[in-house]
Amino acid sequence: MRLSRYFLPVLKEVPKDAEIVSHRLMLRAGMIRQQASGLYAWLPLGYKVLRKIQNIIEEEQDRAGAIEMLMPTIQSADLWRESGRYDAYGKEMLRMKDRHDRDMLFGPTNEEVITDIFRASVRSYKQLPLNLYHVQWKFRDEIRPRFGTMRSREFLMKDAYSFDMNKEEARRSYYKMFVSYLRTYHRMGLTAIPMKAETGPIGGDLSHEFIVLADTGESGVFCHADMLEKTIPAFDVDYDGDLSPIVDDWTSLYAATEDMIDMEEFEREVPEDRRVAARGIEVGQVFYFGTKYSESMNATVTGPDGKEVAVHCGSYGIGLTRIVPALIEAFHDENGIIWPVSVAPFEAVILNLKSGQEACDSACDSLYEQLRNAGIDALYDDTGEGAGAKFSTADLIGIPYQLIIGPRGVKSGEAEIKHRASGERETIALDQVVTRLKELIEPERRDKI
RNA sequence: CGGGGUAUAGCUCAGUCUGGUAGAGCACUGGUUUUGGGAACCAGGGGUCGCAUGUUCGAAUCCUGCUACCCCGACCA
Repeated sequence: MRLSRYFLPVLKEVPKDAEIVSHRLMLRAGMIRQQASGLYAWLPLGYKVLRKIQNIIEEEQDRAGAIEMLMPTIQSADLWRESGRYDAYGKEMLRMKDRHDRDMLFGPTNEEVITDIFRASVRSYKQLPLNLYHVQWKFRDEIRPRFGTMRSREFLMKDAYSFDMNKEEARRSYYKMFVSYLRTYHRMGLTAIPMKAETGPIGGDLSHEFIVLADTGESGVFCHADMLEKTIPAFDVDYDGDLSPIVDDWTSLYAATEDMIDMEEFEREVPEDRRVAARGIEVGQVFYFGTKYSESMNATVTGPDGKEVAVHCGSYGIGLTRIVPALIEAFHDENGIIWPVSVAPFEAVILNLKSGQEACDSACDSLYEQLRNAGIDALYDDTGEGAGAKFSTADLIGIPYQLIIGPRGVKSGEAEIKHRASGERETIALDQVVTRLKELIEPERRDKI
């Protein structure tokens, strides 16, 4: 993409209403624009990141056996009356009427809709297990939206729903999502720790929140330091096999949010020098809720014994529009964002330090063409800005590799590659740039880790 | 919803106390000179001062009402 033809409204000055670093940087890097309280437009650069995140989530959900679909944003109130949640949900649900005066709502979540779809089509235990998911916009009328897209009213969420014959089968479905989540965050470069979470009225041990540590996180969290060093299941993990050793390993060490913390237990189980007490951002939650909706909404299947049973369900959410700021909270410095390659809006940026000079232009044009052919997604700063401004913008928007092409280097047939994260630079012959860059970028795509 | 605050150019803000018809920096447009870490100079364009009412010869400024947004708290992917 040529920057001169792109839409990247970067801000030099810090917008006054942005308090936390991710919100400030998202605004300054031209990723989002607020339209109203808790409502954001995703500008091209931000949307590219969102799409990258979505792709990773979809790949990992698919690997774990979940099946993608898409449900509507607007739902009928009738389904919610059936589950009993229409009155229970309160003011957080955005309600509206259609032209026939029917009660409608903007979905804050999709248990009712998916259960309705399930019961209409699934009759036999032979069709189980089933896990259906979608990535769709949700609306929750938060009392106080804040921190940009970290807590917005409209947000993009991946929500998966599993259906099983009984609790033990449901546990297997839960484990699949648990493992899939570990991999999903890992591929984005995030260290997300599963922590015991509230299970609501159902009880049991089957709910975990996935937390990324960050000073600006909204929850206080407590865990064993070794949780930060654990090995992530590999891409070829056998989802049809027994996942309990992995889950047992990941749940054997103490980890809980402030809502669930039992200080005595924490201090008993974790040696003092291994105790981590920090702030964290919740980037996902997995949850088993049994027959809560299947009973109230009559979602049953016929078992092998010919008897009808209500299916056991779980739901599994990842907030995509929250992961973006979570990533920035984790990866930034005083100059701007530092994207991991796997989620970067562009993998490299060509900085033409002297646009308009023929030698520089042709070297950059040629390089840009080569990068495209090599399958590297590059931004090409071909604008007339000064060198300093180009460096600053490149640092701000956080593209992992900067290819610096100036009259000095072009004369001697050389370019400079700057690694945004480390600041390291290497000088390299112009005709070697693409080869070298591929070498650097490909392992960092993390698609087969 | 309770408490606190803000609203003036695309952005960050001054001007409001003490009423006299709107400014700065950055950004933008044209030109000249520049160009390896947010260039310089010259010349320009751009604002019904959040909305509505009232007071006044005259309101960004004073009164009243409203709206939007932000911060702290309770709630949440």
